[in-house]
Amino acid sequence: MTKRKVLKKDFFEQKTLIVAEQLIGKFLVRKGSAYMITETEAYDGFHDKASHASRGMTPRNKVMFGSAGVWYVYFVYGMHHMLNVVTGPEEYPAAVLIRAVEGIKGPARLTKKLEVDKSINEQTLSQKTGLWIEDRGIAVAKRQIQKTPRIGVVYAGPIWAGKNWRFVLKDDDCKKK
DNA sequence: GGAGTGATGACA
DNA sequence: GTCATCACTCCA
Repeated sequence: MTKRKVLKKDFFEQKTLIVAEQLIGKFLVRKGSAYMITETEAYDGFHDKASHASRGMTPRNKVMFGSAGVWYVYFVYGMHHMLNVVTGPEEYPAAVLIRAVEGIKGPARLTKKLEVDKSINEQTLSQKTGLWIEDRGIAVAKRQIQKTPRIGVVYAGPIWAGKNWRFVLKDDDCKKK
């Protein structure tokens, strides 16, 4: 039987890029349903122009400056929620955006399906919250993880847009050729 | 390719 | 108070 281990704060306190990569193949659990995470993006540090934190701390992104293992949910484009997990030490703005899970493509569809909204924002990942991440003992080989530039970050400039900070599980893509 | 949508942050 | 921006999805 596979061991099910709920990821705790210490996991998220690792470097953002590590966390983002490690999250691939883990399970996002919501109300008894589990979905394997297949796509993440890292947002790391003050200087990352693609990160909300690059403009300094604001009421919205202050969660990213907080301690790790906390959900950061925010609203964009007037209709979409985004689901992030705060990583790194306190006072350091970093988060991993969960862009997709098995069977659900697209970050906004994900949150819609899982009924994630701002009530989750600033909540700790735990069973109590009703939304957490589990390690179910699935090992994902490094070569199965594809690194690509992040999405929608052109405005951040070539330096930041060029970072391969997006992690995608290969084979997840059942897209037609 | 373009519209829609509303919270957010910058500026006054 | 106003205005521009936005880490997306849908429809054409």
